[in-house]
Order: sequence, then structure tokens, then C-alpha cells
Amino acid sequence: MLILLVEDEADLAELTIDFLATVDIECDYAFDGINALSLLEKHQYEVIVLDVTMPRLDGFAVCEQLRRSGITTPTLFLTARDSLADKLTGFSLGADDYLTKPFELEELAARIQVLASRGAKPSKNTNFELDNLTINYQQRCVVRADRAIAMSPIQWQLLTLLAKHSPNVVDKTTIENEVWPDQEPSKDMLKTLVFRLRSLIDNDQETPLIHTIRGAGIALRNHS
Amino acid sequence: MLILLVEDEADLAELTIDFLATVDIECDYAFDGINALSLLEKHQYEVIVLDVTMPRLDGFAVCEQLRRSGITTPTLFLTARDSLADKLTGFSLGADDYLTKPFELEELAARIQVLASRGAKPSKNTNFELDNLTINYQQRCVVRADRAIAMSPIQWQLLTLLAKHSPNVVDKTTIENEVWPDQEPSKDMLKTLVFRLRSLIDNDQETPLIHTIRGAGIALRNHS
DNA sequence: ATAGAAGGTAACCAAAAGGTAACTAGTTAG
DNA sequence: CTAACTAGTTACCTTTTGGTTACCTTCTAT
Repeated sequence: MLILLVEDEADLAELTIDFLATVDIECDYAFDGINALSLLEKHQYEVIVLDVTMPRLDGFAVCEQLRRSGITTPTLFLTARDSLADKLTGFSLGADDYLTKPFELEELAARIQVLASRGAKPSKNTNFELDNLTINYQQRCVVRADRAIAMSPIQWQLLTLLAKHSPNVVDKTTIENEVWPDQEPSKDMLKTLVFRLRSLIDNDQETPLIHTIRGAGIALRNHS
Repeated sequence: MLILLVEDEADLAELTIDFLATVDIECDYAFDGINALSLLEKHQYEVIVLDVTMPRLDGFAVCEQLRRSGITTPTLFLTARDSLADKLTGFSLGADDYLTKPFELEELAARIQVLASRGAKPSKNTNFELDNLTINYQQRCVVRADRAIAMSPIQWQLLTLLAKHSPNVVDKTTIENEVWPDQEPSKDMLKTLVFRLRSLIDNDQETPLIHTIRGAGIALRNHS
């Protein structure tokens, strides 16, 4: 899981990143609001952890910007103050959760997990349907036009990722970070993976569902 | 990013320009209101930073002129006084933000960034609609008269730029700076790009939406 | 009226992006 | 132990792209 941590205190940030790594949460890191916004434009995260008190652009302002630009990624605020007023401000701006410093890293991790699962669209027991394609998450199987399609782990991962964002475009670096979290793959890997998935899903079907948007990324939808 | 700085104190101006340059904000500079207005007639800026107290024509007057002539560029006032009355005046004239001297250059930079992104965003989750043209930012696709139109990266960039300013004219140097930020293109490049975009968007449609305003620039709107 | 500038149109081409297929080293399952 | 399968890797082909140039049309200022 990839999240964005925005925190101006470098030591705390490092500590946090190291700990979260041990529970399989990977962090992109921004040291201020401006930086955070530019990362958020380029990538998609499952959760955003946002320090309230930062120089330049504070956490509230970042969140406000975000919501205004339609990004609904679940957001958790870190604050030194435990004041109700602050929380109200935060929530009115679209915060999803709050944590007062100092906090236990374990608790942070737990809350991130909760937010991630809430934000994770396919809610795991609802099937995804599009045209004559069905993704059944419990059974971990895919059906297109009444034919079951066997799928390898990576292919499954890509397909569900696309489904989660459908019908929107998922940019290629987002896919790469999601599918190969450890190290980046050779740059042709995605090409091959998409090709293989496409030949499973779309071959000999009237309407292709996997679309390459040149220069942007991949989308799962029923129109080009 | 290109902004306009209007400030009568030359040393402060120079200091500011130098600092902003380090955070990738480029300044055009006017030392008084008259000068500012003539620059604003010729160019388009992402943000205007306007000193209130200036000889000849003060900041308030400049802003008033601007808004009257339909220019909605986000404006930040610099003022020596921290009076509420001043702020109220400013906001009623269409100010977007305020900063009291003396100020931290970092804070100025941060606020400029915020204003720019606010003014910029086609808000990403609001589709742009004009006549029978729809731009869907999340899906990164364009529909005209119920037909989806595939678009290359540059074309997309130009179209969204035009949409951002619609129905206003975007002058050619603004487009060039936006689309080819690194080095300027051969001077016929824009011509070709517009031609190609137009043949995608406007060909065999009753109402053309991409209009060339001779000597000025390009506009996206439903009237010539 | 006319020269020159601005803009529109079309063709050309190298480079980049994407699609396809084949090969291989590990892994898994029968 | 072998056959099937997975997931990287590579090579090669196709399409798209964006930059360039040439030539025509329209407008505008003299």
C-alpha cells in the first residue's frame, strides 16, 4: 500500500516511514504543502497523512485544495493541538480522521489501514460489473460473456486496480508502483502485462474494455 | 509560472524577484499602476501581486480597473497597514489574498502557489461543457456530439488550457510558454497544433468552438 | 491596389510509444 | 521427474506523435 506522508519535522518523518515500512505501508514523502500538492497531482495514493502545522502551506490549506480539485483520497490529520475547534475545521475541510501528537506509531498504522479499506472502492464483497465482464472478489475470479477466465496473480492485481479506478485513467507510474512495489520493473514489463491481460479479457469480444490512453495511462471502461 | 509584480520600491522588488526566481516563479515587473495596466493589456499572468501604496495609481485603483475590464486573474495585495478597513476595501474590489509588510518571502511564494492553483484548476472533477463539447478530466477524454475523440498529449494540453480560460482569448505566447516550457518552438508549431486540434474538435460541426482572434490569440467559445 | 503579415492546409519524416511474439529461468503441480 | 505455468526479458513490427516545411488564402496597412 502506498500512502503520502506530509510532515515538516524530518526526524519524525523518518521514524514514521521506517515503522510503517515494517507493516507493509510504503510512504511517499513531502516536507511541506506545496510539495505535497505537486506529488498529489502526479500520483494516486490510498491514504494521505497530513501534518497540520507546517510552514508555507498548512495541512488545512492542502486538504482544502485537494477537495476542491475533486481528490477524495482519505486524509488523516496529525496535530499537536487537541482542540475541538481545530478538529471541526479539519473535518469541515474533508478530513477523515485525526491523531494528536505525540502518538503511537502502531495506532497510526491501524488508522491508516482502516482508512485504506474504507477508501478501497470495491469493498471486497461487491462484484464489479462492466458490460459483460464481472469481477468476483470473494471468489477471486473473472467472467466475461459467461466464460470464466483464469488469471495469474499479477494479472488479477492489475485488473482489480483498473476496476477500482474505472472508468478513469490510471497513470502508468501508479500502476507500476502498485504492482511492483519493491523495485521498478524494466520499462517494457507493463507493456507486456497489459498485452497479456488484454488478450485474456478483450480477445474476440465485440467491445474492448481495456483502453490505452496515449501519453496518459490505462483505463477500464466501455468506450474509447 | 509567470506572475506580475507591481511595487514601487525598487530594492524590495528586486529582492522579491530574485527570491521568487529560486522557487520557479518568474516575474514581470511594473513600478507603478499605469505601467501595470499596460502590461496587463498585453500579457496574461497567473497571479498579480499588487502593492497598495503606490504613487500615481494605487493598488486598489489598479484592481478596480482590472475587474471592470473583465480580467479575473487572482490578485494578492501587499500593504504596510494591517487595518481591517483596508482589507475589506481590497476584498470588495476583488482581491483574493492579503499580505502585510514586512512579510516573509517564503510565505509570499506559498500564497502565490495557492492562488495560481486555485485560479488554474478546472477543478478536475467538474467537467467542462460548452455547446455539445464535454471535457472529462478524470477520464481524460473529450466528447463532442456524443462521439468520443481521442487526443494526443499535446492536443489535450492545449485544449484544457483553452478551456481553463474559456471564453477568454489566450494569447499565443502564453500558450507557447505553457505547452513548450523548456525552449520555444519554431514559430509555425502553434499554427499546426491549432489546426490539428481544430480538425478534431470542429470539423463537420455546425458551430465551431475554436476561434482565432487575429493578432491576439486563440479562444474556446461558441461565438466568434 | 498591393505588398506583406498572419493564418490555414497539407504533406513529409524521424522518433517515440505501443503492440506482438518468442525465449528463458524459476516455480508449481501432477 | 516432467509438464505446465508464471513472470521477466528481448526483439521486432506498427501506429501515433509532433516537429518541419512549403504553399495557399485572407486580412490589413499603406
